[in-house]
Amino acid sequence: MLSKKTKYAINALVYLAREQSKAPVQISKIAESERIPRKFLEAILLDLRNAGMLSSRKGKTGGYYLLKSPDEINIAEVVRLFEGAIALLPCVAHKYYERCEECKNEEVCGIRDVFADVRNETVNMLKNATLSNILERERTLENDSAEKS
Amino acid sequence: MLSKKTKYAINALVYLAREQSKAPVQISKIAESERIPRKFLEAILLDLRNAGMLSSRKGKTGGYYLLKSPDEINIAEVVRLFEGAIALLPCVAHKYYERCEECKNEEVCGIRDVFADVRNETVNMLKNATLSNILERERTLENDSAEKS
DNA sequence: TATAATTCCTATTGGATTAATAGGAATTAA
DNA sequence: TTAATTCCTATTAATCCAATAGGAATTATA
Repeated sequence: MLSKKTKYAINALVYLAREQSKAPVQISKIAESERIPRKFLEAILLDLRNAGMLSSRKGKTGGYYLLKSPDEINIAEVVRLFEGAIALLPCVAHKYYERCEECKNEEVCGIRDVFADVRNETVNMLKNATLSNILERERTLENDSAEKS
Repeated sequence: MLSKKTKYAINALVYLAREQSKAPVQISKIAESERIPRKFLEAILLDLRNAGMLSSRKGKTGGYYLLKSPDEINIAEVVRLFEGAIALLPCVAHKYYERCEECKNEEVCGIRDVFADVRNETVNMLKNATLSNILERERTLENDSAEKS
């Protein structure tokens, strides 16, 4: 399961992508709209800023805005930032690789082989899930549900 | 990431599948071979037994053995038993479904749509990963590494 | 029947992580 | 100068993780 922090981060990013405004959006506006505890969101946005996805303006009329374009920010990056590895086992992670201490021979481990496949597939899907892609999905879902009624 | 408990459980199950012996295997033998803390493994095997994957014999010459056949036990079951949902968001879990409290409209959520795809693909792969399949993968990996040298 | 070896069961523990909250410093527009 | 904002550090309560402790119950066998 993703932590709330990660979920909140994704929601905040999608919100900013949806806004499309050049003007910075205030933390409290995002917090209210996305139902995220204000102070918690503050810390999350700071992390996203330090990671180069967002930028901010301080002081009165300050706030946050996307630094990269919505098709350059993907969910894989965001998950890695807050959760660490995407892989389910450390021995199949790329960026956060670590040997399993209890493992006898990594090269011929069938368990590792399974979770390597899972990792590759997941990373692929999450890399394709850019903010633009998510907005597109939303539009499709909205059309589908409109048709149905 | 999977917890150590889940990893240990999978290792113990694969070990028992590899053994193929009808006679029960003692906890301490599995613990030693798979490098799992003995007492911790005890609790894990109990859980696997209560879940119907293993059975045990008590007393002297007691131990654990597979109750189901190795192609009837898959990793999806094991992960669900120890981790709960396989899904990365509660709102796309099947067995452990829960609404995301902060979500405004689940039906048209693009984020949910992404993680539903990830869940489906992961569950598929983990269901296909039976103990038999894992042993088969091991054999393939061993052949590959033998050829190379 | 006594004994040794095993599983079964409950409780406890230290440490890490999660999800927040608190308070105030720094910055900036008006 | 003031009001509104972001920035930054510290703290907290609750939960979960990984493991350990101790002994009861069970069973083969000498």
